[in-house]
Amino acid sequence: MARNRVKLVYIANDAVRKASHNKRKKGLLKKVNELSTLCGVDACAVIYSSTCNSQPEAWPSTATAHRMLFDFKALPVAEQSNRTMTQESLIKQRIAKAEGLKKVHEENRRMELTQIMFQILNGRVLNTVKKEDLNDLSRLIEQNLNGIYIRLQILNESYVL
Amino acid sequence: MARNRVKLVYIANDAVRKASHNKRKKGLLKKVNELSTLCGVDACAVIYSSTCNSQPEAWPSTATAHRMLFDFKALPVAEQSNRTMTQESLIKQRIAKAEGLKKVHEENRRMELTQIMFQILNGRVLNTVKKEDLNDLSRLIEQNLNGIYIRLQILNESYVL
DNA sequence: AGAGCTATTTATAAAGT
DNA sequence: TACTTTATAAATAGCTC
Repeated sequence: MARNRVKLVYIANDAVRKASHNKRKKGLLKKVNELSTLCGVDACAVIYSSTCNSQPEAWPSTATAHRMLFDFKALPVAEQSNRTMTQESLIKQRIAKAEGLKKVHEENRRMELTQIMFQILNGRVLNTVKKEDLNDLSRLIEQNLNGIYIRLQILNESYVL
Repeated sequence: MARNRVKLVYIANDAVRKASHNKRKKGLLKKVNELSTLCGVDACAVIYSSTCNSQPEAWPSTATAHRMLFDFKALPVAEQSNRTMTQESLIKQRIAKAEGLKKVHEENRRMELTQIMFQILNGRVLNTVKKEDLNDLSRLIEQNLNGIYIRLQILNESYVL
């Protein structure tokens, strides 16, 4: 934004890219804080540095992150939230049908599955994995994503057959 | 921003707050994508809904997640684990040290964590997820990789403090 | 409640220092 | 290379429907 319109592609020039990175990081964090404050919701953003170590460069605030963690821990157990979600799903679905829309239904399903996913990939992790392993584990999940995908495919196959 | 300058305080009016929430959420996600694309860094944002359940409302982009699959640059290895090692691990480590290599240790650790990861991502999935959801779930894991990662980071943070 | 529409504010690319 | 300035692009508050 400014002086020139900018194409949404990787900035090749190192100096320019870094400058843009700094400016935009600052702007983004400001936005996160604004949204959080104005609307009373928890929000955070993490940006990995292009240079240095790829530890998160920025948080909205430590306090927010911790609050998010607390909320997260306090999530109801699987059965409970699944039931709640299902009820909500049904309502949303009904609305969607009434309005002749498929969008809501799809979004709803995405949310459902997302919830399941996070129950698996966070809640379970918390109880299962030692703290020293979390960092490396997260990295590993990324690196082995293809493997995960394939295994899920295999599981799926086995069900089908 | 606009028409009137807005004070950075919680918006009391429900309708106004929700409208602002939607607009700003959209804007924020766009910014995350822009930063990510322009500067070639991994970035994500998580926003908790003010209404519904406290599941994250927003993600980084699918594109970001996909990029992480490819040009992901390795994180520096976290601090040395002070976890008590198995005897085999210790032996292997000693050998590695004697040879002046860290490779064996790292490989060993990677295998350990991989095993843990698959235990979580298979066993739990198998018991928890309905068969018809597996396909979509696996796709979702890809799409929301950043979300998973940030949460693991948050969990990690909490341990540190 | 949500979908457009400006008038404004805000963010920022490029240039200057 | 980093900070400051400034012209311009983008985001969005308050409307209207």
